[in-house]
Amino acid sequence: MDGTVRPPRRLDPEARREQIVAAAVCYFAEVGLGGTTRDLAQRAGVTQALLYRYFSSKAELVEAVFERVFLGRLAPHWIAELRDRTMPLPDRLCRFYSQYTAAIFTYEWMRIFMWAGLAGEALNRRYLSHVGDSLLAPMAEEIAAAGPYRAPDMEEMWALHGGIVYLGIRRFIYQLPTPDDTAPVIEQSVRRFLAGLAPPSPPVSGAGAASSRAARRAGPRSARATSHR
Amino acid sequence: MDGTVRPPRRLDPEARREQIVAAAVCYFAEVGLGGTTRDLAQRAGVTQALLYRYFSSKAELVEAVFERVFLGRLAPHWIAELRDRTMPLPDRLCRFYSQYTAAIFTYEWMRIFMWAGLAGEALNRRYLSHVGDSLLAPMAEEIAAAGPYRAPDMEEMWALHGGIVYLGIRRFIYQLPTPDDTAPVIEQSVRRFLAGLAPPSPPVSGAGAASSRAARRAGPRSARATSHR
DNA sequence: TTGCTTGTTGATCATCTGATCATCGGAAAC
DNA sequence: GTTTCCGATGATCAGATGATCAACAAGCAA
Repeated sequence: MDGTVRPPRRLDPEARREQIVAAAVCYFAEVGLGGTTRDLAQRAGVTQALLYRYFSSKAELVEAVFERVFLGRLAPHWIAELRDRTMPLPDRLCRFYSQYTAAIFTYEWMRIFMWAGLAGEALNRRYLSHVGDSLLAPMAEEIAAAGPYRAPDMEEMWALHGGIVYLGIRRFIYQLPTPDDTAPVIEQSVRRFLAGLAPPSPPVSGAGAASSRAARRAGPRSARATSHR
Repeated sequence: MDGTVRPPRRLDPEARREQIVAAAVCYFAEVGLGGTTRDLAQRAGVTQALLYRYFSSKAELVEAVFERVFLGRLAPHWIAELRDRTMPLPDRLCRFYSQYTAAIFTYEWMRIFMWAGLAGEALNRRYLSHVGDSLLAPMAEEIAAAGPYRAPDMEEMWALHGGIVYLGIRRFIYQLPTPDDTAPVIEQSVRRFLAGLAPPSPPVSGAGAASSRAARRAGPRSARATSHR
């Protein structure tokens, strides 16, 4: 009925701490950061009092959960690989999003990130600012530099990103059925996005640069942005 | 310091109930469904005991909040308008997403929907199934019927949808700066999506149907889908 | 004014929750 | 075997939380 086997008492402190953090990641991902220390302790197979031998407060335990889940998930070499122009641009973007989604499309990452976001944790804003500045902005530059595509603004990059991340939201937040293999869906999103940035099929001639679509778009990245509430 | 003016005691029951629900929508959107009845009562400018004259339990109050926030937000005539082929397809899709986002891009809708989703409410799954079946599927049919576009599968429709909804998530869940006017961003997303479905600029000739891109895509909508956890 | 109806309140209950502490007992050191 | 160390536990505390209830008082009718 329980699932978690009661381990031998008197464990090595490091192993015990590890056991608690692992259980906490799983538990808080499921019920949210408002989960109780008692339920968590039961899942971890320890007494509630023992939690306070390893963490001085619940907040500190949550902090350890954040570190475990979020720290080191983004590999720094992704940015370099994104800029490696010896590889075709579409392949670079596909490779990146393949790696990126492999890193964050987990029950624990997705849900704890969303719980934390709703709770107003600054962590989320820092993380997403980093995504925008260090990942999406370089991607936009590479797209503009690569070739028949027009330069996307940041909102367009966020639309690409959101379309992909939303798959994880459907799966792990709303727990809806999603394709087992996300790779083809994601690759298709990237390629469709690029195709949407390519100049349209010309009516007759096919020489000059993109010219006809000057009307739309209020200006590259001039739209004012404000915080809401 | 308070903001909410203490109303005259002995209010009309309907008005009082209305006052409580309105405060509850605002309060639960901010702190989540785990918020306390005492804090809510304080915000509503009533005593905690009074809540239980109008709602037999906290769960019933939450139910009233759900009804208030979600009921009747989706206008049924949107589907008909989506299928009205006297209007150009891109305009129809833009109009739809303009109406749709006007309805759901609010602090209360976005956040309560997300809190409920994380809490595992069946409401979210029902709602999103409806979105898929009654909105995205017809949209896909219209796209396929309309014109130079290839037929998108449902995952592609969810990618379009996610890219747009993610703007609301950034704004209301993560509270990040977003463009004040979402209309041009959304319209651009729709048009870029359609452009990405259009046949690529042909090398020389331009007559035949789409033929070259047969390789990709494992099959229209055959990819197996499973629930996760 | 008197009296009734009923919206409203402060007090209170049982339970839950984060946190503390004296005590217990397994394992290594001697 | 005995001692010592320290990981682990059960009991417990103070405050929070959902829910209840007797009592109060505003509005209305007679």
